[in-house]
Amino acid sequence: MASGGHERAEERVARYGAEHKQATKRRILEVAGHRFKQDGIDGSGIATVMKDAGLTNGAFYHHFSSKEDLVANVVAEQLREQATQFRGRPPTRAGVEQIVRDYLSPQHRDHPSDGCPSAALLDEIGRSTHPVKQAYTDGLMTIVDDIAARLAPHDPPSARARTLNAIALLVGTLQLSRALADPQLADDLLQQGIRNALAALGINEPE
Amino acid sequence: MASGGHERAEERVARYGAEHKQATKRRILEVAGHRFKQDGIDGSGIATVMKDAGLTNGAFYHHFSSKEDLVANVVAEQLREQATQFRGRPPTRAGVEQIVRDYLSPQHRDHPSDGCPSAALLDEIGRSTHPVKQAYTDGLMTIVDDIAARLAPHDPPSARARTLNAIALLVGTLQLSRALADPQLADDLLQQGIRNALAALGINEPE
DNA sequence: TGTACATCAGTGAACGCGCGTTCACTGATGTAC
DNA sequence: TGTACATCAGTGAACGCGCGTTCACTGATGTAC
Repeated sequence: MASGGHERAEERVARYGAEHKQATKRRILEVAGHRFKQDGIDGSGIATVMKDAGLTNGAFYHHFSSKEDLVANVVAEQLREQATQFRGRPPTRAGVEQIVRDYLSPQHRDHPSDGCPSAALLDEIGRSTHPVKQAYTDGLMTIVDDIAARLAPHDPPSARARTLNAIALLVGTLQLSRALADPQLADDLLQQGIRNALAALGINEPE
Repeated sequence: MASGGHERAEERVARYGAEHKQATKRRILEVAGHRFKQDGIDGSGIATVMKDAGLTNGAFYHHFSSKEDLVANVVAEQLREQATQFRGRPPTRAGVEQIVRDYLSPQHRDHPSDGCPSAALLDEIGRSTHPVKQAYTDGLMTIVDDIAARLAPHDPPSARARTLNAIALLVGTLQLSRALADPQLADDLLQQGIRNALAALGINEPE
């Protein structure tokens, strides 16, 4: 009994809760995503994020090696969630059109913490270190490939450049709408943005 | 002699240097603009900005009532400078086309501190207080009106919406290009962005 | 099954540091006469 | 023109505070036997 069989090092898996730690890490990533999108990355402290997660600051370093490590993981996770969300739409041009309309809605503009990570964080990501940019690039390209495949099922590569530029338009338009002090102007910009984005994607043309 | 004539309060103008204080304030606005665009607003401290200006932190509050006051003034000043710069271009469609090409150049992407304030600060401005958004809105609309007047000299209003959306596209594309870790992808995005922006502005069509 | 031990997620205080802001003070300048 | 005074841009130390990070410790859990 004492000298039982399975002693291989590989089999010694996580003690103390098994899946518990993973769940905590996911929770931290989730609340940090909301916090970053609301107050910015520089504007969000570790202690605040941990409090949001129902923990104290000290536990943070059992899950991430530094704030930068957290940021890279949050960016990756946020884009994964966005990809999942987009995959829930019908895989048609009409599905893409609905994505555009939701993206440029006043609802989305007025609730950044539940919204697109690119719109909320893009210029902070541009000032970040390589690992953060790499996480962003990888996550974004997954989404771009997904959307391109819907737009041109038989020739996705040609649709990638179009899609990336449409994303730039969506992101820029939403950010601009958030920064304008005049509500009428901000609303008009979203409306016109929808038309432009659909045109840029080649929607409304015959398939 | 003692009871000399000009005692009206209005005539008591600045003592101690006259134009000196204005020049210092302009210098602070200038270095703060560079600093903000390089490190972000949240990422830039008062003491650092003042040191850049060749002063110590204490003098700051002789020029601005708070950091927020500085931010609003910097945003306004940055957009004024950008408007002046655009006015230096030929007032033709070709002039607008050159603005687009310079805007989406690798040079501009790689030197944010000398570049467009919108691209560097837009999502921080979106999180700012009303006075900052107001300064941004006022400054941006001046530029939009200028450009619209070039594009459609006989019907500027119709060109305003088009121009605002083109700006959203330019800003989003530059930010995205700054955030991508893959240089090839970042360059391609700029190239394609130029074509899209010109099309959005109705350039390359017969006038 | 019961007991002894090792593990480790989480606690909460503390580290040095930079933040935005305040303040007593300096000293060059402009003004009064 | 010369002297006394008021002004005020700028200095630099200090305020309380939150930052990212470290660390000694706790105590619930899993494992060994």
